[in-house]
This record gives sequence, C-alpha cells and structure tokens, in this order.
Amino acid sequence: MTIAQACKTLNLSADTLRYYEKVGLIPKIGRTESGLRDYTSADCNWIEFIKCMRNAGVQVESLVEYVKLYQEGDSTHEARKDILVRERDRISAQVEAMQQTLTRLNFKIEKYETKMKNAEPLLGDCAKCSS
Amino acid sequence: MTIAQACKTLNLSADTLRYYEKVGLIPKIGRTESGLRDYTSADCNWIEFIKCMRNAGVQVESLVEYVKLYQEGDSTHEARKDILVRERDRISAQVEAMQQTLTRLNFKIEKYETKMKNAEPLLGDCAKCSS
DNA sequence: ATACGACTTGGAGTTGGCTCTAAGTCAATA
DNA sequence: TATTGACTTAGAGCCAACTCCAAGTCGTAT
Repeated sequence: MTIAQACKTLNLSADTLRYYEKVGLIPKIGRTESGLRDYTSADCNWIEFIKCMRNAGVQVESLVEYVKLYQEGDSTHEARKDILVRERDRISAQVEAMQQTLTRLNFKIEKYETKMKNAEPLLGDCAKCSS
Repeated sequence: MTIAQACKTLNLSADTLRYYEKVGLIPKIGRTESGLRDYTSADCNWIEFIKCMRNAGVQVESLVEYVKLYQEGDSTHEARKDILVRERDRISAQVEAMQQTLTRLNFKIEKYETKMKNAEPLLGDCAKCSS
C-alpha cells in the first residue's frame, strides 16, 4: 500500500506518517524496489493504535518509548505494561476532570437558557473543579 | 491580593497570570497606587473558571472570545451561550473518544497481566477507536 | 543611604507536534 | 523522449501556550 493509500485509510497526512516514522513512533516501513514506502496491514493496525492513543492525548514521547521497548523484545514486557498503566491512569484522571468541567458548563448553559441574564457575576460561584 | 498570593491560591505561575491578562483571557486586574496588580476574590473566581476550562482543553482563543463578549454586555447573551455549548460538545466528544481509548488500553493491559507474551502482534486487532 | 526582594514591562526563547519547502528520483504515459 | 505526477529527503517554518530574560521601579529593613 502506497503512502497515499495509507493516508486515505488512516485519515492522516503523508507528512504526519513520515514524521511518525522519523521520530520512531511507528516502526520503519518497508520499501518497494524503487524506494517508496509500502504499508502492510500490520503497519496500518499499528498506526491505528498510535492514532487512537494520540487522539486521547498520549504524548508522542511515551509512544516512542513504548515502540522502542517493543522492538527490544520479551524482556521489556513489564516496562511496556507500566507505560500503558501510567498512560491509562493519566487519561483516566483527565476524563474525570473533563467530566467535572462538563457539569460546570452544563450548569452555566442552563442559567443562560433560563434567561437568567445575571448569570455572569456568579461565574466562579458554581461547583469548582477539583484541580 | 498580590500576584504572589494569587499564584499560591490558584496554583498558576505569575508568568501565566500575566500572560492570561495580556491576551485578554482574564479581565484587566486592578492596581495598587504603586502599580502592582491587586487581585480581588472575584478575579480569583474568574481565573478559577478559566483554569478549569483550560484544564479540560478549551482553547485560549475561545475563552478570549467569551471574555470579550462578556465585557460587551447583555446583548451578547446568545453568542456567549453558543460558545459554551460549542465547547461543551467538543469536550463531550473528546471524553467519549478517551473512554474508548481507556477500554482499549485496559484490554491490552489485561493481556500483559495474564502473561500473554504474544499480545503485541495483535495490537491493532482489539476494538478500534471510532476516530 | 543602600541594599534587598517583589514587583513591573516588552520582547525573546522554548516545547510539542506537526506542516511546508526545495530539490531530486522514478515509472508511466503522450 | 519528454513531461507528468507521486514519491523521496533534509531541514526550515509554524502555531499554541506558555516561560524566561533584562532592565527598571517600588517599599521596606539594615
């Protein structure tokens, strides 16, 4: 699969795919005889995984670390799991904070909707975010 | 309240507070006779709100827009509500994506824990993220 | 009086994550 | 054979959101 096709299936730009490969976020992609990248479906699955993690806010750095360990083989089993656990906990905390923000936003939106024109001076008085 | 005290209560750096004021993310802070910033509790409440939104990933740009409208008075009531709704929907979608990522991560972590050393080649085969 | 520490400013620098540019290679088509 | 279009590379540029720096101004303690 050419890079153009990979872009379409993954909905990522060619620049981004090349960037991901360059920084080690995805393993080296195989080449055709003339030197063009040739994405396998395994490559695409991996990139799909990476994309999912990136969308959730996992840093490129962490994923690079994970890929590196993965390439070092079985001995890195524990370390890899630790990264996943760490990132899961990070995302989990982030989701909780966001849910509190949602509660707060909904409270404010409701005030706007019930035409309480004086909602704004109370801005800070509604439920506070924990952070 | 001096900027140092505001930093402590809000857990934000002085640079960040000044930056927020400069770009219009928080209204102009009053000054003492000698020109030092003097934060009121209303200022702190506002900043607390801003901080909550920023923590949830709301862009500075959007918040600046909101503050600007707020300062223009009652006529911007609808426009302000629209911003809040827009950002709520954005956060909401993001939370959903993150929850799917969490599911995926938990699946992988479990595989690591049950000592399925061959978990990695299946990387892309577990539940896909929608995005 | 002078030194100190907390503040002020404008503007430069940093980080993360892309995104774009320029110059070149290659295969296929007119 | 010449041109077209998709690819290649290294490296520069860009954007958001801070973060740091230098030079200067206060009020207070020695």
